[in-house]
Amino acid sequence: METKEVIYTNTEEIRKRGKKFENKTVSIRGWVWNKRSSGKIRFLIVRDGKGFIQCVIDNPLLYDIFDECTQESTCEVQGILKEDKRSPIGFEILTSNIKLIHKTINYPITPKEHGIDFLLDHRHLWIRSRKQFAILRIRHSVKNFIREYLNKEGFIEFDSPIFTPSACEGTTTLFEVDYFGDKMYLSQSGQLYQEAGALAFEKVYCFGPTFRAEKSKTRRHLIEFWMVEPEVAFATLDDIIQIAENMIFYVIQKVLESNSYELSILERNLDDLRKIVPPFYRITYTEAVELLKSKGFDFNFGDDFGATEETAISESFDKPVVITHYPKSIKPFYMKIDPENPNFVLNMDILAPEGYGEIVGGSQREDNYEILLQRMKEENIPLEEYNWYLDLRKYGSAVHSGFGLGIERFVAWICKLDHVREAIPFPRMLYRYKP
RNA sequence: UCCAGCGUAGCUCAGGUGGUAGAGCAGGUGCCUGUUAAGCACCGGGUCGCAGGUUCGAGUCCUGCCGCUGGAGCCA
Repeated sequence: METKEVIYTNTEEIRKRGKKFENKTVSIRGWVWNKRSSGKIRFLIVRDGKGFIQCVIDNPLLYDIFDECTQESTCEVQGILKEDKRSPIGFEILTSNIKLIHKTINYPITPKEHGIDFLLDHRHLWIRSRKQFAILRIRHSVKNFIREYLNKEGFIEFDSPIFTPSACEGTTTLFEVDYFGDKMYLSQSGQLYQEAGALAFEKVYCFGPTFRAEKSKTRRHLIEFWMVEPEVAFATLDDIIQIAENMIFYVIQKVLESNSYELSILERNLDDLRKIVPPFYRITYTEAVELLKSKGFDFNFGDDFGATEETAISESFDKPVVITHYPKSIKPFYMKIDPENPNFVLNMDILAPEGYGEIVGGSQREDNYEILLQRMKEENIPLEEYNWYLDLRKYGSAVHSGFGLGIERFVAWICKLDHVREAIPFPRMLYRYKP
């Protein structure tokens, strides 16, 4: 139908390099996001998976097809790309032709307010909306830049298994799976296997889903969530803190660079993100307890921090804060005892600012066979399941450290979301797992 | 699991002290040449979560159940 040259493109290309298509005929394929009209001039807002663009229709020959283009109908639009200051992306399409590919009737999610119950039931469609589009594209970037950073630093991706014969951390509950008649569990951490990897490849990480069968029901918890877990041979607690700080810094810089469109959709305050420059604040558990007491908290030395305490601590800082040297009694067996005070361990938690809580947990690992064996006995760990783990201290043991970073909490913080459920395509929560 | 709140049109909600239901949006029909969740007029749309109870009469009061949301504990 069109005889002149048509440039087949998409809104990401137009947003980034639209100048070179200006006043030329372009074609995009996508779905009707919304439409408006004002008499003889009509507006079709099309999303193509890469972004959103407004298509202007002033040709009466196109009115009928415009009327057919209901919300979320699939369509192809051709027209001349025009620069326009009124457009959020700087360009719009002066439409010359519309092809309706599939007509949608009664799309459930209207461009008005909806409750969270309704939206979660329609998650498969909700992901098409602007805010979810922005969040999930940033999630992709975050995962991509984490890998990019670690790979550049000489790590290899070394996958931990999802099926595990026993718990990595004794305290939390596990999902039990029937494994051809044997009992197996879904992994709640890949760390122990990463320790084996670190002594084989020096710098390794795993990146995958983890599962916690805890009846948590808060804005910070998912039953299935993603975690990146780097583990490094010859690294001390200090070394691993620096790796975590630099990784977080790198990812935020890269997201600021490459996701400004998505951050603007989310109306994220960029200055708050630009402030996140290493080194972060660093305090010990003991200092954190003093801070809480100075804020009027009635806190028992030796207890773990709860959600309110974490929030109170992180609100005292405008950058993430690293809390180190927790009491041995509230931390798992594999953490190395502080040689300067055996009541504490060489661990660290990183709390994000703006009340987002713990996004990183890590430690230097116990590398001495006798001490590790002793601690496992104290905590009634079934030794026969962990012979392979103890072997790591028998054959070529080395100082080593690692940490885990929760992807959804990190994404929720970067996007300033009020719940982690929007930071993953299909959240798995207590009593809610459809679609 | 515990504590708190909510359940009324496709969606978001309003319905003082009990008297057989209402708005906005969405859908439909018109009007408007620069709209940004556009606007204006008109039209259709209901097992008031479910089951009992009190009452002449229950969306409203009582009891039980179901569902959802937020928070706590645990954690990333």
